[in-house]
Amino acid sequence: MAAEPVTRGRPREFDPEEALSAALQVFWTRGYEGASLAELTEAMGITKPSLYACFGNKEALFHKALDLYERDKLCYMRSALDAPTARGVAERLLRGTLQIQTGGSDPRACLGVISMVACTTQADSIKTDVIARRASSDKALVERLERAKAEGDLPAGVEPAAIATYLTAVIQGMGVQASGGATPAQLEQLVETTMAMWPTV
Amino acid sequence: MAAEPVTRGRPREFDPEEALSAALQVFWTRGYEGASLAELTEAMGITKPSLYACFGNKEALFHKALDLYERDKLCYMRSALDAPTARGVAERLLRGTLQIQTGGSDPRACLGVISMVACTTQADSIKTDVIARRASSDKALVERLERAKAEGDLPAGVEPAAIATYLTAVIQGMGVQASGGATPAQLEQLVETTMAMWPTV
DNA sequence: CCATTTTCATACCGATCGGTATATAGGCAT
DNA sequence: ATGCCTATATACCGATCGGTATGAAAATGG
Repeated sequence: MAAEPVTRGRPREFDPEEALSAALQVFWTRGYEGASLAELTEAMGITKPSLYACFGNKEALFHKALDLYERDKLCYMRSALDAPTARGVAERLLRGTLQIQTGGSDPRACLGVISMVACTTQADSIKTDVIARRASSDKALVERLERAKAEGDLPAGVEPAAIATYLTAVIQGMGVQASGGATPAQLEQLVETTMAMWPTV
Repeated sequence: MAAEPVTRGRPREFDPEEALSAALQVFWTRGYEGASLAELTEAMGITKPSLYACFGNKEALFHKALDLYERDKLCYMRSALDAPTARGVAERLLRGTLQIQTGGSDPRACLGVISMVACTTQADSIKTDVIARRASSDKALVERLERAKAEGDLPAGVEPAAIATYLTAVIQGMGVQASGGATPAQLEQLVETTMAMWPTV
């Protein structure tokens, strides 16, 4: 994070990080295609030319919002992998997801889930990006579970990749239920049930 | 299904059921908001005035498409409840979902999942409808699992409502993964893993 | 044969979409 | 003070959105 090199010309009157954070909220509630430039600029408190000068265009803005989302909201995913046992990893992942989904006003799915399911039209660049990020995080989870299996932390018959896919599916399904109006209590119950299903060594 | 009462005036040149089926395909791949009237009319082989005369408007068309979807694609849900055991119910639900998602060209989520997650803008009528249908199907599943528990078909500590929510989440997560480019083999593996997790009596 | 009724094809409607041209305002360095 | 450079504000762009007005075409009832 180097300081601004020089400030030539009129200084901008908004904080790009604050604006990006506001854009993220809009994308999160509306999805990529559902978020209009009018909504975005109003939430960000800037005009369209400022948005384009600072962020490029709507698509570039979304990619930057995804960066911020991973950095701010999905950081629990990395720290979850530090749990001592596979069971602990699963529980941290589930509880972290629960916290994100129920943190705002009303529960909603992960932004990645929304983008994967919703983006259909010409937004293959968006979808490709989201899928790549998901694949990277899946890879880390699989590696962690492989280590767990080597440490005797998973039953012998359990394939790490398979259980990673399974856990991811439950987490994504939680997001769908959140989008469908599930209450925080229901989502927490889902976490409990999933943990009760987790295989014992 | 009464026959057409009388045919006065110029007869229509298309089959409404075929047109509706084509519209369903478009909605299923594009989502409600992502499907444009241009795409719809082209796929249906009719013009916009014909669409509006026959189906009302885009929203009414979607509701009718949802009816058709439930009738044609989701019928396995009802028959799954006829399985003799709770485990059989779960397996039929999972395999039925797998079949639907991998039946077309490339895997995709259930239309209900797409609609719940994606519809954000003014389409609360759409979302309300989808959520109500989901609630109805959830209710049937819960009742079936309650019966299973009464029959000693579920472990004592398992709450029917909780495991119904859990199973629904896995199924919805399967849809998200299908949207995210999962292969049929991966989806089948997810079914296997979920079944391996299913509690034993 | 004609009037009526309904559908079809075309062209059009206002609103909104993402994106920009233009001109003004506000900071630096000289 | 004067250029110079950049951000701002406003108005505008073509394209597309969902939805319709209009008139011709195709069937029936009389």
